[in-house]
Amino acid sequence: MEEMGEESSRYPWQDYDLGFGEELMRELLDQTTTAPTPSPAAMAAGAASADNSSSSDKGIGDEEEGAAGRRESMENRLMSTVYSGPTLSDIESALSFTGAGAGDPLDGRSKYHYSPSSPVVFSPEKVLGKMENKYTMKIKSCGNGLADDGYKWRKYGQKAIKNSPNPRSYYRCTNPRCNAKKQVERAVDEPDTLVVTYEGLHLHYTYSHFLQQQTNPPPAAAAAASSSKKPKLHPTAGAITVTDSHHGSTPVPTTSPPSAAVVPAGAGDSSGDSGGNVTADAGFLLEHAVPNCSPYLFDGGLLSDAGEERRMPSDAGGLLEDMVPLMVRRPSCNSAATTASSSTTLGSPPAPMSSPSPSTSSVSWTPASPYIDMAILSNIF
DNA sequence: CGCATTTGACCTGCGC
DNA sequence: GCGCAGGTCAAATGCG
Repeated sequence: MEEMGEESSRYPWQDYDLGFGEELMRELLDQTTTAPTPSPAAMAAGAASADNSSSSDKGIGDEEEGAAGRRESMENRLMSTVYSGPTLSDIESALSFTGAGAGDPLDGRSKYHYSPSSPVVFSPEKVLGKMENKYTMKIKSCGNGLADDGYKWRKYGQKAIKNSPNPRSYYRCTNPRCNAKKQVERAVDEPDTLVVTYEGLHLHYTYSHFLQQQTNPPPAAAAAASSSKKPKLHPTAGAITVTDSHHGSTPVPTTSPPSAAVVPAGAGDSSGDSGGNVTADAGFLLEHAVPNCSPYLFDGGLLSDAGEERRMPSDAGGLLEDMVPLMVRRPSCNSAATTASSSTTLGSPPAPMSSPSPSTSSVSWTPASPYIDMAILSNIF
């Protein structure tokens, strides 16, 4: 198992040295304008639009709104730079499938439209089975050959790969209702570089987030976090409050029993999620994260429809985990530089990178903190 | 004892 | 249809 980063009793950002480089930060600040909070779809395309935003995009309006807008925009841009995983666009697209069309998702792109107010039924075996959402990261190895991405993985296989001296390891998220997977192998040409391919989306926070929540819970999450018990989780350093100003990483229900047709609860008008910061708020998640995932309503218990266990609040280990990671973290090693590329074959525009072919963005972190999070930015700006 | 890892077997998709 | 390669399963094993 991967080991978590160094322990820290402080919030990471307290002494966080943004390793993005002054140049990038200055650029971001310079170019960030009073643009209103982008729509989720716009956020999803943030990576592409990042370079297009300029100070001439919008006139200067209200001073406070401008400051908030600047910050959000900057955060969004930064997130776009850092995060190349599945975005809200991917997720919305995934949710938009009704499963009625068996054809090429791309062909049927226009006819699938998710409306939060109208019931949508999608069949996981049809939809999720078709959903391929992979993104690959190259991570500098930190000696132990492992990289912490905030999730807890269980290795389920290893395979020698042809033309590669290094075996590929297969990991699956330990959350029983999360089908996220990843493959880890060493780069052939760069022995100290790990090539990590993620597949699927998590529907839960990183574990370390909750540990932090429990030690220093924000009001919105305190009650919920107190009921989340995961004693065997890594006592990770300095998880930080999740501040979601990035709507590009909203959860998608990736976990459903194969036979379950997931029927929306009718809850969830996602039209209002264009607001600013969203903390770890179950309400948000209920309304915005899992409109189609009613069998897994986070009402304090987990209900599985396949006769599986129903977990009550006292055993809510999976409760809060059924939320989404809104955190972008660096691997738990020093001077980890990552590059990421993603390919999405959903019936949606390629979200993180809007270019048809996988593009690459890179960012480097400094050793001060194992995490980078929008909350950091919130505290800085 | 429970959980994670290892590893050989099995399954599946694809190219020929 | 066959063989190959990648991906997954599951029993055995190790570890705390």
